[in-house]
Amino acid sequence: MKEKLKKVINDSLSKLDITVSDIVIEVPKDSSNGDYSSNIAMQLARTLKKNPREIATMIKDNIDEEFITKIEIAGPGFLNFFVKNDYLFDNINKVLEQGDNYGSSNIGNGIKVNLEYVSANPTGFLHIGHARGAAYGDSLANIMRFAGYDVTREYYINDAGNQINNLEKSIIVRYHNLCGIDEELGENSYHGEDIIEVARDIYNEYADSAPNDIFRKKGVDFLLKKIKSDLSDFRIHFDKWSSETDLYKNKEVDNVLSKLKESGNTYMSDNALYLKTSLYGDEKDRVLVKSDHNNTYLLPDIAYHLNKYSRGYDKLIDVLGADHHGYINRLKAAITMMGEDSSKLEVKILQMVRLLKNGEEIKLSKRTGKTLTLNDLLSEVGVDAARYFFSSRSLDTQLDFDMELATKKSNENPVYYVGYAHARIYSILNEYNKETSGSDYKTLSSEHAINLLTKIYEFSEVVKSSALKEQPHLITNYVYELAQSFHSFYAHEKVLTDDTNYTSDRINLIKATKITIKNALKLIGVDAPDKM
RNA sequence: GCGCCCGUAGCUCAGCUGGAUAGAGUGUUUGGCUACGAACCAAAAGGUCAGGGGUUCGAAUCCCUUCGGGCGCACCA
Repeated sequence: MKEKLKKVINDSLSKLDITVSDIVIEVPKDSSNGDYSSNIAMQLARTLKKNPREIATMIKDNIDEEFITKIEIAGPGFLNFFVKNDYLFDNINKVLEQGDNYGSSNIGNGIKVNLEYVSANPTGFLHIGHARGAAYGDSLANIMRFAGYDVTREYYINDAGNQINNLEKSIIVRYHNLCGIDEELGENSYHGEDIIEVARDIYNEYADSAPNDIFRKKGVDFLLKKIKSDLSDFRIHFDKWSSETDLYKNKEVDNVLSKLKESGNTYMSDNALYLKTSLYGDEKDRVLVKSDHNNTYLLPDIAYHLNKYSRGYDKLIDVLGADHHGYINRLKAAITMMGEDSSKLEVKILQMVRLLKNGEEIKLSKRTGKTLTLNDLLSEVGVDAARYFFSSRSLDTQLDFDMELATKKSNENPVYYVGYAHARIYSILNEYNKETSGSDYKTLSSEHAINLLTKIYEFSEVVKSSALKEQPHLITNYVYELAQSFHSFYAHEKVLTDDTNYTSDRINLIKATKITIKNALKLIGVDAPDKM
């Protein structure tokens, strides 16, 4: 409809010999300001040096369309359009035909996107911060796929490097403790319960005679398995798991290192090998190989990103925590040095989750072992409430998660409001249990019915802008509003009556509502319940 | 000190590429089940959009600045 109105306005303008690059059509908050509205006259006022209301009148006088019932000029020069409701009625049939696909589109045009998220090191269980990234990444992948992008979901496993050495040491100490040997954890060790669980697992298998060389692998395997199962419980599944160790095995790290050296962008200083990332926007040069001959995290990560580039994606998205934002410039600099287009890489930064208990902050730290694990979160509030909570907020605000509130108020989570709408519809349809007859939907004329129809109609647009802006929370906000429109409609009009036509129109309307709610919730990984 | 993010109702958050009277939830107050699910509906109250400048027909939104909070600023990852 917006496109249709744009064309109408454009046609009118061309009769006036005016050309405009883009016309903005909005849906006014207040329906007395029309079904659709355009500010085009105000925008043209400056270039045309005319009163905006005058321009609006000229545009209006050149429009004569059957589907537009009325055009009003309001305020400083808004053009307010009132249109016939037929397109809303047609849309009901469209929803019923398309079913699970209603809302999908092809604006992504098959663009190949690699979306990397979570990628937590296998040095502990997933915690609440990972949950936010996981919910975001998975929802975004769903939404972009629904909008016609070709998305690969990927997890990068840092199973090499220093943190794995620390993991190994930590497990050994915990294992020794289980064997009755008194030993303290080192400074860089992981102090969490999760490490004790790993040690116990090993102890159960080998008693006190575990070979020295198994701790590393056992630890990574155990934790990775746990990560995968936690993610699966959170309804998150990846298409590809990439491993840092493989990058070493396949010589990709070595290759990148020699190419960087050849490019002349490296130099030795204090026995360490530096990369001149400051040439490409980084604040200073970075170490690739430390003086003890170990690599920094950066080197294999460059190799990893080049590996992704080589797989032919049009766009790479990394979802990282706020504590990694300083990392972006050096990575992009390195990618540029390797001859790739770093603008293809987009890094999404998610702000921290603060964990509160009774209003007091609990500092999260993997080192001290103080965390709220994803597992705990799910057993406390459930998958649906957790997914909905994280998906309802934009990435760039840090958010507070109060444990007490979250559990106490789980019944007040808006997810139940939306689910309740779905369950109510299911219940009515169950009661009705007949086929509907064809109709022109003319009985759907009340304010509440039209509001609901309009909301359903908006879904496709919301999916599109959610995909383009890479903001899943738009879907969450939308589905809440949709449920609100339904509840309001429900409270004011009875669906099941003796009037066949009237009932049939409403049955189809609520069927369409149900489909739309379900499709929207599916995008953010939330189940639409039939009963609750 | 430098860089990134943020500051909107008591609390938790929305607010679309600048638009009309700044919105929800929660909390407070008040109505509504002899109608398909009251986990709902309807209404009231609650705001100097952190402060100050600027840009313009028009600013919560864009620019500058001050204050306040978070996160970075490793030969950690």
